[in-house]
Amino acid sequence: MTDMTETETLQPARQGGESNGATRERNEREILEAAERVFAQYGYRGASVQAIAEEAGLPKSNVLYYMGNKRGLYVRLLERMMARWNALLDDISVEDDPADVLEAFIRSKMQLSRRHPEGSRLFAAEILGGAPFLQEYLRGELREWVQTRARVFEQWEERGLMDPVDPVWLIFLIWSATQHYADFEAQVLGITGKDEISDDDVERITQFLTQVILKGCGVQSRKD
Amino acid sequence: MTDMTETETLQPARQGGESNGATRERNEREILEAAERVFAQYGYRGASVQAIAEEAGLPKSNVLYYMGNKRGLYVRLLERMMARWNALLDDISVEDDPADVLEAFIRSKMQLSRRHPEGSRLFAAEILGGAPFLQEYLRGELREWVQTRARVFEQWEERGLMDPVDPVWLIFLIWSATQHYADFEAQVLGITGKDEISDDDVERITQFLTQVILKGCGVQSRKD
DNA sequence: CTACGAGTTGACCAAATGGTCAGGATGATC
DNA sequence: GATCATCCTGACCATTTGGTCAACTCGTAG
Repeated sequence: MTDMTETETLQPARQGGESNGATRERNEREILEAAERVFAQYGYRGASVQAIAEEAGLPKSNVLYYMGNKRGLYVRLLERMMARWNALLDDISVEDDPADVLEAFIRSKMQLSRRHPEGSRLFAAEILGGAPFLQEYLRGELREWVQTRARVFEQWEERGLMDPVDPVWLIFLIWSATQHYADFEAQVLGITGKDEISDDDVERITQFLTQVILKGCGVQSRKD
Repeated sequence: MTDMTETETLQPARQGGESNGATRERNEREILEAAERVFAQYGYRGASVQAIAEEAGLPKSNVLYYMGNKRGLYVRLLERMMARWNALLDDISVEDDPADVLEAFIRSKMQLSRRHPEGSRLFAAEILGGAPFLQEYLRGELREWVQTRARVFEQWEERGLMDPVDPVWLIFLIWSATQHYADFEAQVLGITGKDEISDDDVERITQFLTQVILKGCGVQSRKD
């Protein structure tokens, strides 16, 4: 009864061996998830390693054993979130259909916030605090990302496929609107009186945003 | 030379008398402003009384003398921000012109974020963290505010003055878009490469948002 | 001069902070 | 059975945290 197979199913964790690095992998995953929640809720300074450890169900020393220090853990989480974001929308081209691209953008951004609400809030908290760890990323990679898309939007404008609007502000509009439902979930729930945002809600919101933004920019589908 | 009139002009603050409560008023103002900055940047947990005191140029003891404790100071700031928000948009009626009302809403919300960026970020940080201090406000006052406006929007829809869109989500759209420029200022600056958002920028953004959102909702002005 | 209310502040406290470290546990390899 | 790499963790540390307090300064009112 008190053999190894039981400790196998009860989380605590095997020491030593376990052949490969399975223990490490599992524990790191557990810690990263816990940390994402805690950092998202309290911000970098407000989060404590102790709180993360408790959330992960491990001693503080163990968290530090795997992650080195608080700063490293935080940066690692930010990088993970940036990677998710980068994998979001492939390159687009002038030849693509504006309506399709914008809808896909809204939809995938919405799903990113939906699938990783804690990561989304973590990101938001970092930027709220002046982005001390993300300056480089914002002024580099992300800026490139935005500008290449903006150039395509401009060409669409020239070809009369959409109204002349500043494409960068359009991207911010989409960003903020989609981000809102993850970051300000507490506000949305409080005001609507719901106790969770359902998949149906997400779909309706996505369609609402798509409808309003496409129409608002006078986007003409190539198919028409 | 080392008489009183000098210490009068050098801020430190008069002790004793000063007749009325002018000292109190001035110091409280100073502390509130400093606290707003610090709380906005680090969140409730992450902000320290010491940091607030340094920002205000006072000893920690003095801050606590005026504000009692950290929690009270924080709540007071939230209440101040809520008051600003409540004073924002008067009651609206079905008889008003939808285009005027929406534009006024966007414009005044934008200016609120512009005039009080720290307060705006403070609010955002509070909600990001799950709104532990604001649950009541969100489920009460603010919910009422939103719902009375939503009802007017619905009546406009019935009268064919705008497209049938969920009015609550429309309000969130406007909220998020305007909030973004204060809360995510670091992101906006990083991506655009500017080093501040000018008054001209604000005006252009306001016009962009008005244009896109009004058109996107098919808002008909009564004047037409 | 005295008394008083308002303001100021360094010293102090228990608790929590991020982080280190030594010592131990465990299974795989030789 | 010895060695090794991995993992685990309680004890510990200097620093910072929010908050208290008593001693002080000062102008004014009696």
